[in-house]
Amino acid sequence: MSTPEQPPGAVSESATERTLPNTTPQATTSPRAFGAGRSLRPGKKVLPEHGRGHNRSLVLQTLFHRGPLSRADLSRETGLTRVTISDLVAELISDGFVIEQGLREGSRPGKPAILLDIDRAAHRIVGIDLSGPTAFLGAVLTLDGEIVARREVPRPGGGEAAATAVIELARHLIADSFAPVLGVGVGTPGIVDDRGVVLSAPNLGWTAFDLESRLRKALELPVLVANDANAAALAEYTFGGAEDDMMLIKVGAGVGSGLLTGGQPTRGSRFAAGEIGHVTIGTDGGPRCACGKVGCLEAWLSVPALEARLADATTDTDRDGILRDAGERLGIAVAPIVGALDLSEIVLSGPPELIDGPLLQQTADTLRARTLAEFHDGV
Amino acid sequence: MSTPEQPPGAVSESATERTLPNTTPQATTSPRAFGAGRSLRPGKKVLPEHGRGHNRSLVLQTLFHRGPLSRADLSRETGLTRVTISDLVAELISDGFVIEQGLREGSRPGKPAILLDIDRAAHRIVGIDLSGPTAFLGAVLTLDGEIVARREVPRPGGGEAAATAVIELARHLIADSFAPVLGVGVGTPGIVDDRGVVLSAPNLGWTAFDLESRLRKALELPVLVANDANAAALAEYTFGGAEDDMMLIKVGAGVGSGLLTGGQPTRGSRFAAGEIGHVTIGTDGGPRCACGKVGCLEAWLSVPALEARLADATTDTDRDGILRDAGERLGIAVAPIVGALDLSEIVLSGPPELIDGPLLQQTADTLRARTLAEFHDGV
DNA sequence: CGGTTTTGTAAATGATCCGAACGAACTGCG
DNA sequence: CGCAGTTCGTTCGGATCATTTACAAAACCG
Repeated sequence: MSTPEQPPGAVSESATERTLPNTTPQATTSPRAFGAGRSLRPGKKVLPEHGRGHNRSLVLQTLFHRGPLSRADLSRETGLTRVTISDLVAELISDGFVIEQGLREGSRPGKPAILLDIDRAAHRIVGIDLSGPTAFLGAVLTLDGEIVARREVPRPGGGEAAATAVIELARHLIADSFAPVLGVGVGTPGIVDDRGVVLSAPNLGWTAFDLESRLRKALELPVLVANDANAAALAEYTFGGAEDDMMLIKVGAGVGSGLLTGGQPTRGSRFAAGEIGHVTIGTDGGPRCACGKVGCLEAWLSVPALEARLADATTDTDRDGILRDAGERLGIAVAPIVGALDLSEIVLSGPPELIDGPLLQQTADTLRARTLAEFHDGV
Repeated sequence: MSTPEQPPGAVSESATERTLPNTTPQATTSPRAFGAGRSLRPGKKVLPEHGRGHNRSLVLQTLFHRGPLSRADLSRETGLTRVTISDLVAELISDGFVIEQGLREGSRPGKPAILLDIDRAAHRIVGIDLSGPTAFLGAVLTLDGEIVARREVPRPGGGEAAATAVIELARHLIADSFAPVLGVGVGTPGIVDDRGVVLSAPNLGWTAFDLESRLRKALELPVLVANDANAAALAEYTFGGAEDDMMLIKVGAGVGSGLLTGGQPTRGSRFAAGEIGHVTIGTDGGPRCACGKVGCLEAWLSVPALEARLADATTDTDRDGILRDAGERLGIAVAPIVGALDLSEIVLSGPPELIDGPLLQQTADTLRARTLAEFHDGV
């Protein structure tokens, strides 16, 4: 399933503070007219306290990825002074995010180090996936991304009913949790802006619906709403150890994708990045699509389309052919993207009985044939 | 005459401290917070002085884009206090980057504002383009991007000769400038990493060649080396007023492109983002390419390939057909990219007699037919 | 047992930004 | 004219943050 987990830490910070340092700290002072590759549009101011928050996060990230460390280790790892680390750590401990784990084993000269780690058991995150065809899925997760409880509700009709169903589901999940819930992450199909407003989600009957603040008010918790594929890509990056430049392609009722470039999610000019379902593929026609065009990727590759075509298949060879065909189309569609973005990893997500096997194989082959690149691949 | 002149204001001050932006334009890894969909890999620490630098840049950017402003205007625009703005502006004035332009005209209540602007005449930038087929082009630019001097050298052989030619060209351009040169920007074909090392540029015979630091040492000026298409995209964004999510496609000896997502250049996992020349297009074969594959974009669209095919054309209708064909191929290649990244603008760059006209028209038509998007287009 | 190394904390220093208050300069109205 | 109201820029004191310097605690080594 696609788990729209959110990374730990961020959720904690005083809820409303979405304005974590959004702009890269401009290293230099030049007017940058020819620009060292940074945005030139005026960004946001940076105050010292933002820097503080950033460094706090940095400590958490380092602990999260590099396992238990001492304060001195953290100092070396982050470049900050031991003093500063001590200060930050004290803060994090008093906030309940970090715990001391006793002295380090092993015999070395010098005072033994006190190991620190994120208190992984102390907090929970609730993740909800609205992209399923028949049900809304939800789960309670540890900070490691481990699932400790599941729950689902049948997919309700549209609009308002869907919203209340999500809230109900979230409430139940929060009640299921034995530890404080830091925040709620929701992955929804459709187009979502960066403030969690669902601009358009035909399947759920939402347009310009501010799901995020609706949930935030109802649950009184930090909430993050994002596109399902983007959320999945981010999850894969966070917990799956994916690379900095990757693409996650989600095959379901439609075809969507989430993109990470340089470790950053891509949102696109109208928050529609990743919506590759209705791009025409190939030059030789193809099946007609619901959108009116011919040869859309979605018409080749979505689960309903595949199943319809597989229903006609009698032999295993036919089956394989159809899947191979779909895989090839996907490869054709993705090849220019891989080339243009120099992606190092493509992740396919969807029903394994369809995706895994000939389809995946053919996609990988097509990609290799059509680009100069080598790359990893996964499901 | 290779002596780098110094900014006027600062020369007198014995302290050479901050006069020129120091040589650390490291393409930041954007150390992002733990959350809200940002990078999770441990980044870099942030010190207060970095924040200061950022705010300095912010002031300059705001002035750069929004024209002459008063301190109070800047305060409102940036969100920083008037006090802080005053402080920053004082610094910038003493560094010679900003000047006071006298009182604001017009009758309003209150003390009249003192207008500030970037001292656009006081500094120059040198830009060099190594991608030409027969010559290295160079120019001296104002901060507005206006060209005040040009110069070129015939393209030398390979390797070392090319490097010295670039240095010579830069030296001459610096000598041509009547104002202090802030820095040198170089756009080169090939793959360039974020520190200005040319990883591979077959045309110039460079592999893993650290052009940037070579130039920096020779010229004693800040230098920035980047891929030609990326540099062009950034220039278009900065001076051409392009949108935040755009792609610039450069048609020349090969086909390259530069990508901006969210106002940030994309570098890709191996610094090869934008290298779309050798992606296979279509399912119906096509011309053979130098790389060994069939139907590469470059085989359809590069200037040599186009000219070879046009040479066979006898009638104007033939000509148009060939160009239309190339345009269609480009559209096919770019459509998935536009869809996946939700780009709002595509810029085509190349010889106008080839690009402008049927080719551009057909590209735009194909794109419109193959994506859901509307978008702007330009040459 | 003293010397060395490593860890973590305390105190003083310097950078950065903000809020409050103030003087300056202009408009507008009686 | 005189005075209130407005806007601009600056001065001053205070809060936050990370640093340097110094030091105590706790291990090892010879």
